[in-house]
Amino acid sequence: MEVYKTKQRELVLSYLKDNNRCMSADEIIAGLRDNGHAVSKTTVYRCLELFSNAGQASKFLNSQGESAVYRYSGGHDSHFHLKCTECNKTVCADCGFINRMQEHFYNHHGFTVSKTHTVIYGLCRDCGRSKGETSE
Amino acid sequence: MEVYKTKQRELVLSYLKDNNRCMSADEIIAGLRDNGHAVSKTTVYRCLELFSNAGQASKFLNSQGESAVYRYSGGHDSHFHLKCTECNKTVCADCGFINRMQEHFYNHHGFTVSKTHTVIYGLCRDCGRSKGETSE
DNA sequence: ATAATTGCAAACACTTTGCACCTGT
DNA sequence: ACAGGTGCAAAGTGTTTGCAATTAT
Repeated sequence: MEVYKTKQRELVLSYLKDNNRCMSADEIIAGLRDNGHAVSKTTVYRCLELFSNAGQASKFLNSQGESAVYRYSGGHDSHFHLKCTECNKTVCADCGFINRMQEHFYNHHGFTVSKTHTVIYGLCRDCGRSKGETSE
Repeated sequence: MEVYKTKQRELVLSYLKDNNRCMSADEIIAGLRDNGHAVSKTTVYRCLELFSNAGQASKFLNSQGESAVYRYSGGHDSHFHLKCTECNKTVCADCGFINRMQEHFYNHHGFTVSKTHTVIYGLCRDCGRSKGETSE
């Protein structure tokens, strides 16, 4: 099976590249439509699956079981996502602690942490002030 | 609104308590049915929502977007879940590194990590040997 | 030419909701 | 008695699949 280069695939990939943030399939479809490029739902899902397998995009799921979101990664991503379960904001953590985490989990648990698939849930600075972790 | 104590709620909660692991709604329904206690799908979902909000159970989602899984937490849980994206096995990490993580994210990012909601994705020992993190 | 891709509509799996009936207090 | 809970069937999500038409090589 060969991978053809098609108009749709280029559209989806460059849309992901141009909007370097997490987007749901629907957002991508709507965004492309707004730019005058109608790409079918089916095709967008198939592209995202393709890119995800090829390492060009990462797929994330979030805590409430909403739709999956995708983000351009170009094959190399180097930060974690911190997602607030209260206000749903997502923060990127770019600091070196991630490498310490990877080292720890690899050395003590034989586990290779995926930087792009892991999302740390909790409360952000603002929401953390008002709530404890009581009902977490 | 008052929360009534019903037979169904007790059944679901004690089933969660007795099987202290992650279970999907379907597993719970089937398990109860096998024990001779038919509780409707609707009710099980409503119970899980209720317990989750009350801090008696935690809801987890997994990397492939499959169904949500629930686990008894009794209001206090103290470990992370490491999930292998290759073989789908889930490992619990009970070690103290988690507290170091919490400290780090709190001190450097103002972020209060939820132990019960966070799942770390990656490759387990066995799967990590054969694959790199290439397509992650 | 022909293998792969597209897009529609229909199927899917999981979860939620409307509503009449039942149960706990 | 009556607020609240249950369960069925039906509706809703987000995502995937069968298939005929289309496109890339």
